[in-house]
Amino acid sequence: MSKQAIKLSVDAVVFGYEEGNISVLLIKRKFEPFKGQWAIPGGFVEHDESLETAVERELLEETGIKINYLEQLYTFGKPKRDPRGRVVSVAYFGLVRPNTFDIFAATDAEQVQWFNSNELPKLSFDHKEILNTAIERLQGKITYEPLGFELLDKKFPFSDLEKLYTTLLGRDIDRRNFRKKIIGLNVLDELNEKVSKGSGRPANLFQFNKKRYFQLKKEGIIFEI
Amino acid sequence: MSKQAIKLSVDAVVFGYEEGNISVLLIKRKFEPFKGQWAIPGGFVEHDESLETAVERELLEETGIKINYLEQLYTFGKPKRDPRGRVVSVAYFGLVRPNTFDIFAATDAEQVQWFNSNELPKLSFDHKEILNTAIERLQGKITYEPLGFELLDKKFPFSDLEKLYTTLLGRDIDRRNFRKKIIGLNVLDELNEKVSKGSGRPANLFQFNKKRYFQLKKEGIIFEI
DNA sequence: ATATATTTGTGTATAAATTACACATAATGA
DNA sequence: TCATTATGTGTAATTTATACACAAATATAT
Repeated sequence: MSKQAIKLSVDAVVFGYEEGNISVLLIKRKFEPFKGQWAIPGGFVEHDESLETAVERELLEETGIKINYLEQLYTFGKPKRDPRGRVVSVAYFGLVRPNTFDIFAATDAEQVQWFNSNELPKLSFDHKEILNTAIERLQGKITYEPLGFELLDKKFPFSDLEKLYTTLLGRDIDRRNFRKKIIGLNVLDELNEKVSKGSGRPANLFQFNKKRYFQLKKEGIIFEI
Repeated sequence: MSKQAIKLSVDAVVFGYEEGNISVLLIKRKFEPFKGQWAIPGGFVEHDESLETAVERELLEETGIKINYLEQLYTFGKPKRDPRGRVVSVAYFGLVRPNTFDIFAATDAEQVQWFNSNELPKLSFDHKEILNTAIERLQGKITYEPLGFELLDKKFPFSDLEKLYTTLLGRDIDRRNFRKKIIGLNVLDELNEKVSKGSGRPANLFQFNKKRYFQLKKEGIIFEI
């Protein structure tokens, strides 16, 4: 064979959320190409592992993060996207809960850091395009799949959910109508626990009931905001 | 290198439509594995071609079809999906207009044929799964993207569109309300041409105005049925 | 040529969903 | 105890979706 084979990699755009900010997990590359530049975590797929396994392995190896939700995003395969040769990358997008924040750098990563999604550094390869695709997907999907809960703590006050949606959708929402709608979807359990952060009336905690959600979905009842 | 490299292929689920029937383009495999069995068209990606080019090339080579609409579907990468070794396949889904029906068999195809989507034969590899994914995507997307027009002739009577949606959505729709809605979307040009097929009042022809659609989309006006 | 069958084309009234909007409650802190 | 801050709740107005029937234009059969 005269030509080198096509290589297959996986990359993951990992979103976090805290205090009204969407953040993205990036690594600083330790090696060429793009040494010292920021990139989304990822790496080559090994011969006998599934794509999902590869993503999870790379994320763990490079950043120490435990992903909460993972879905395939898109496969990027332009011939010149990697200067090392032909590399096709299957991109994933993932969501993590806020207090999974015990990240560390390892293997090809010199540094790992959360970046506010509107203060992103220059990225390596075509990672900017991958990231944009992921943001679009997240914003699009949040209205018809209950992804938001994957970004919040298991138990959360309603205002957290509200703020999250305000952030993700990039526009104000009516507090009363939003609550009415979400409660009407019947996928939240209201707990008998209150939490109070700072001044103001303490808030009741809620919990997403995934089981009920899947039940309703099976019955053809759709989640939509 | 002791292990063989991962190979990359593309496959395409191509949908056609005629007379109230969704059809899928399949080839009968000429070689092992799965020799003599039906499969969706596809093949290995060459070193310097983009994924889209690879799909279009394979489709042309194997079936002679000219695709009208093509989008990436999903990448299938389970380690054991191909008995020849590790093959990861980027699947696409395509739509063709009815009178592009000059198909022929070539290269690895012994035969090419349109199958009614609810009378499909047993398929090779994990192609059943790929096909199901494509059908889901088509049905899901048809309501919020104007894909339907890609399956009709450029000029079509309104009833064609209506029948197409009835078929794709798998349920009856109210003729008057449907027409009201579609006309209200402002993406159809009504032509001064009539067509009459068989008995009944002749129908006016319509044409999808792609330019206007993109204009409206840019203005944030969404297509939804 | 006349009647019958077939398909296209159109409006209105009702129901359902979405939106707009304001004040009481429970806590903190000065 | 008074001011401040965040939570929690209902109703009316508007918009959108649904249900529904008959006239117009042609082909076909008698």
